[in-house]
Amino acid sequence: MTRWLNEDEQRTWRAFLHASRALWDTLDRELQRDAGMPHAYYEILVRLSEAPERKLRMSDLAEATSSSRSRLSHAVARLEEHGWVSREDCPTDRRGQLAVLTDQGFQVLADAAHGHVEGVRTHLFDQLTPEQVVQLRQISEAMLDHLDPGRALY
Amino acid sequence: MTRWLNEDEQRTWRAFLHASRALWDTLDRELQRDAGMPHAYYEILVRLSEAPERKLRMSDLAEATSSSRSRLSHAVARLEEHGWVSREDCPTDRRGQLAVLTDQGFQVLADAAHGHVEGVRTHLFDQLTPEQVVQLRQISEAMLDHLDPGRALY
DNA sequence: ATACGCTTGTTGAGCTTTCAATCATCGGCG
DNA sequence: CGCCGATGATTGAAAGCTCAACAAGCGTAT
Repeated sequence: MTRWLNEDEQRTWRAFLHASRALWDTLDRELQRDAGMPHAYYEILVRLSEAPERKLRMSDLAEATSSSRSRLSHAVARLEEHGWVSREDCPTDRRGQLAVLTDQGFQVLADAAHGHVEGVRTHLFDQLTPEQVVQLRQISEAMLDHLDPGRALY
Repeated sequence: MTRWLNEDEQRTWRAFLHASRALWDTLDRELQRDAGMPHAYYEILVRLSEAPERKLRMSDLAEATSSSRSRLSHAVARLEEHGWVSREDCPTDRRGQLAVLTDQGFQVLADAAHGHVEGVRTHLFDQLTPEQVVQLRQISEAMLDHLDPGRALY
């Protein structure tokens, strides 16, 4: 027996659908316009830039960006064509590959970051009260606890 | 001068990113597995099923599903191949096209709906307190007011 | 050692989305 | 009427994603 959504839940669900899609699309389009890359690629560069020596194993990078391995492989291949990332063999595991952020990649990221952060602020944080920001985090964490319980927190 | 995110905002933003992507991916995969279509297509069928005579102008359908016209054209073409939707000329505007939900499309939707609603409940509503559900709606509406001010509410 | 199952990462095909270009029609205005 | 900018919808190509299949290396047990 299906537990259908009542009127209120329906509206909440649709509001969430539209809002998160609108936010996503907006940021993605801004990033594409200003930095020439989709948000998924931007995230890869961000994670690499934070890693020691700016390099990460492919599988760790996949997890950090909540991406499938296949998606990441394709993405890194393309980032490599741009000269923003390069690959190295992993010294401790001959199966492994390390993705390394190049200097050029770092520069592209640095240039893109300003505009993107401004976008996140303008389109999200500036629209919410401080209480709502806290609430959003708690809600997101509740969802994550259920959907992806064992994840690294940061 | 860029207004960077502080530690707390950073964590909130990343939690939101991961959570909404995880939710999205999960529902999308479930729908693909159980109904053989991505969520975007499911949404098209839903909107058509709610419209008078189960038909809508392409442009209205695009707006309702927050889709570009191009995307919708491609999507409807594919839904038409499946026999779930058909097209009619618009009687009042010779440029217009109506997308119409077929009986078969309605049946496919009806079959898919049970599982999908259950998914939305399991992965979202069941994880939140009643207060959080209210909060999520208010947050989503605040985002929408900013990103898509003139939209239809339902 | 060898055999086994498991993990890592890549690949190619097929599908969806995006973007820009295109075509037809509408509606107003001279 | 005839022109013209705006609107409705489609198209094709390029880009990204998913899925299943694969190859190679790991670790353990025998």
